[in-house]
Amino acid sequence: MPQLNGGGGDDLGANDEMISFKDEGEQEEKISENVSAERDLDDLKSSLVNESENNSSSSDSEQAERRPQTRPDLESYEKARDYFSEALRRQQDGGFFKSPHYPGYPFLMIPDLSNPYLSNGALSPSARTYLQMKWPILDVPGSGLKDSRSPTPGHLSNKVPVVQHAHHVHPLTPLITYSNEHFSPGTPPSHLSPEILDPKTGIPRTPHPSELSPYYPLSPGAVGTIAHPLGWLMPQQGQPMYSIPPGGFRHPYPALAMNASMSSLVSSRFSPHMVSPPPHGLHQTGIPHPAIVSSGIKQEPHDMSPSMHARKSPVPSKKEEDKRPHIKKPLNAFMLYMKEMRAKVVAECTLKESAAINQILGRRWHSLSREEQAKYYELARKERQLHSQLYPGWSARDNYGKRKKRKRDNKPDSKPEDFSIRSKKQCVQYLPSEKMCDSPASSHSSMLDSPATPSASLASPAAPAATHSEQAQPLSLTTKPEGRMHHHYSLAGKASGSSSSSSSSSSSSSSSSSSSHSHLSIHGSHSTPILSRPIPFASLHHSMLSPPSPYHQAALHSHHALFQSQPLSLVTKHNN
DNA sequence: TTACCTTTGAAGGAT
DNA sequence: ATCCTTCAAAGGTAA
Repeated sequence: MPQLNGGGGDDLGANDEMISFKDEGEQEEKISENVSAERDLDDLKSSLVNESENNSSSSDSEQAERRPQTRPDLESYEKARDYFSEALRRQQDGGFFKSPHYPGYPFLMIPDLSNPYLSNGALSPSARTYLQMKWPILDVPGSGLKDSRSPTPGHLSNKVPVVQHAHHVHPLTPLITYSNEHFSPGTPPSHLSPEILDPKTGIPRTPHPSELSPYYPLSPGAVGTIAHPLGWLMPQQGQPMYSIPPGGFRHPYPALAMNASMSSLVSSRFSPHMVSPPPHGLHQTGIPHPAIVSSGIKQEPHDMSPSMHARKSPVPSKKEEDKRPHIKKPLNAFMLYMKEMRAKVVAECTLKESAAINQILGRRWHSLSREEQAKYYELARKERQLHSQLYPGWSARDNYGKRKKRKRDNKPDSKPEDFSIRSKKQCVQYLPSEKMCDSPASSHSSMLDSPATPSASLASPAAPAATHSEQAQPLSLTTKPEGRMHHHYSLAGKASGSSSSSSSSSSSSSSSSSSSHSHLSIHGSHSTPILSRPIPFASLHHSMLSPPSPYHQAALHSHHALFQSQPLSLVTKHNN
């Protein structure tokens, strides 16, 4: 199991590193949030970004939120999210969320209505939010560490029935946008009424269909606003955390697979009886049990786990296959972060292009403090755990090829010179504007990460120093020896040791040689990604070589605005 | 209509 | 052990 031992944020990585990281970048970041920044942004955008963005002189993020474009459901979602974001921040500060009970890992993921892992769930897109609650279980034994740090009451232990539903009202609870009324503090919504709770355990019993959480929506239409049995997973609106495939889960969830922790997690919400395999794998209520994985899930029969096998539907017709639910990969820390922050970023800047937004988010991610990132890493870990529990036989590989062809991986190879294609990729990121500084910093995060290997993360003591230096010198970083830098157009260092030639490599060699990804960035590998950021310099060159793509431009501007309060001279560079 | 773009991280196959 | 590739989200954009 992943280390939870690392426990909370502290453990996750060297703080030092992160901190250093913050020095420059963070400040900027925060600034980004300032109105002034927004203004800058607006200005910039106005020039580049087209009108659609209606800057509306929006110095106010609020206004931005109100943008017509915002989907109704999103609005509420965003608000909630914003609120959460703030809450997060506060928590980080140590204030707000200091939950007496469960300081350790407070956030719960509140996904959208539909199951996030199932692509079919078609609800409005959405977002997840995190609630601070006791984390029931998924915690690995190690997780206890964190808890241990805090005065964790016995009831908080994994053994405890986690779920407290309505009663256990989290301060944030109200914020959750479930649908509006769920979780009103103190007074549970009708659907959450005591009746729902299991008399014996006090745990929520299987809710009535109407009560069911969107999490496990049977069908999109059904989804609605239902309180989710798994409060912690409660989605806001839109996609459920674990949506049920159109076909419904055919197989009862492999309860067997659940470990104690898991069981506590799920069972608490889904008591055994709940799990009992109803006909068709649907829940008694008629709703498929979340845990139940449809046969379709397993892309490849042979891959199926034993349990799955046993239950596998007799005839997987082609048709079924088509229908078979696509189980999505669990979101990683960054993805979780993105989900949470995207709205905010979008609100701050009028940009809507995801590519641009993502760049900003990427930067912000790096500027996060270790603790902040740690939270997400942990969440991601939990998600992975949960995912694995829910879909024991699932393999990331199962999804390969589902996304259609992954871009032009090959194209570049064929034509290295083809700037048109590559241009997009390359440039942006490293706009000088960002002050490269932060760029290198990214490395911090890398250290942090590897949730999987906390120890490693912590470890990397070596890294810290390096990181700092790296910050100072953006490029130098590349060479971090230890890190295996992996992939995507890694410009720099790399084995080839062409660190120096980052620019050149990027333009030509790297692209062709390397694989698919177009990022110019250098990624650290899993556990010890040292350089997660793209190399700035390289980008510079590139940018010169080819005009920035729309994405880039947008990103540039946005970045500029968001990350630099001051209009740096750099800008010029972008232009190049 | 579909794939691309962009980000970081995770996973798993390939070397 | 390391490298490489793909996918996860998201939504405007381009083909």
